[in-house]
Amino acid sequence: MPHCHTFIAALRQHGYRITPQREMVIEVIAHSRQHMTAEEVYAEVQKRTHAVNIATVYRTLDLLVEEGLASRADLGGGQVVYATAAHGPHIHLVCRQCGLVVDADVVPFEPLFRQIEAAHGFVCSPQHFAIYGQCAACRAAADAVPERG
Amino acid sequence: MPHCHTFIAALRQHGYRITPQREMVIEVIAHSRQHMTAEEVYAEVQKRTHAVNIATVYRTLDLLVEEGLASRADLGGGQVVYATAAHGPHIHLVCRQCGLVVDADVVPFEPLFRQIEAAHGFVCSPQHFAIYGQCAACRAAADAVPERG
DNA sequence: TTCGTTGTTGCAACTGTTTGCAATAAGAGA
DNA sequence: TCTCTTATTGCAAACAGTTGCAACAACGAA
Ligand SMILES: [Mn+2]
Ligand SMILES: [Mn+2]
Ligand SMILES: [Zn+2]
Ligand SMILES: [Zn+2]
Repeated sequence: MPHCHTFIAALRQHGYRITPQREMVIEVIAHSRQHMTAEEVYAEVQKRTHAVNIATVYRTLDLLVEEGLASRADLGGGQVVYATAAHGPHIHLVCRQCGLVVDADVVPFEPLFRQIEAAHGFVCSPQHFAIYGQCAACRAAADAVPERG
Repeated sequence: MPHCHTFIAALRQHGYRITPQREMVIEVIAHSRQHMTAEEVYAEVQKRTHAVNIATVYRTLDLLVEEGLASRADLGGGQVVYATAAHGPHIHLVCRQCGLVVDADVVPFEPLFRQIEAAHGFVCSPQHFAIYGQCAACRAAADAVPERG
């Protein structure tokens, strides 16, 4: 698992300046094991110092994604979550009812991606993609209260 | 292919009132063969009459989706497109470079969805989901201009 | 240590979308 | 046809995210 100074060194090596604001954002996202929305990162940063603007949080997260140090996953419905590169490629199963996000293996999909490439010339780069549906809990709840109570 | 009056009849049957605004939105989306964003629907409606507010366009599209008369597909990056139910279930291949959207068959994915259901208890309902990547044209362009000129 | 370049930030304006609310009008019933 | 109920609308405010720009500050050079 890469630590804060790894990210900072990588940015510096690419000619970016290391500011306290960038350090704070990196600190937060590097110490989180889960995905985080930009707002969540911002809230966490605010707990430590108010000297970081929300626009800077967005810009820093974008920078990390561009530099390959973090991943951006669009979960639909405006939900965009970020994670460090340590959080490897996988699929997101998003429950439309409760919003739960379950990580799933991407490997079984790979033959299909190659099939799509052969058929359409389209190269899939699905490090993080979302499939919508209904989670086990919501399904159970729905089954327990069928159409006519 | 269901026509305007089919949608209108369906709404009326469900107790919704038929307003000129709703008729205009239905008219536009029913006569379009492709996906449309809400803004595109609004622009098309404006060509005929200025008597429809953008908020009403959003609300009408939401209503059509809720009633199963239209589908909403989140293509990521804030792009949300609508189409009538005539535009059946399929996958969207979204080019990250040029934004091109290619429709692809969803059928080959279905065994994997059942596999996910078995492993996670998660029921996939992927009538419309998006896979990001690079389209054939953008790939060709990138190949023509390799790393060093 | 100081200076200067220029990459980075905060701010405020702006985008696309949603929402509360009072005014309006669809459509059922008299 | 007219009336009444209430679903629907337009509007303006609220919302998350983006962007232009002037002020600021990181950091290499002197
Ligand atoms: Mn994940
Ligand atoms: Mn489609
Ligand atoms: Zn759920
Ligand atoms: Zn392309």
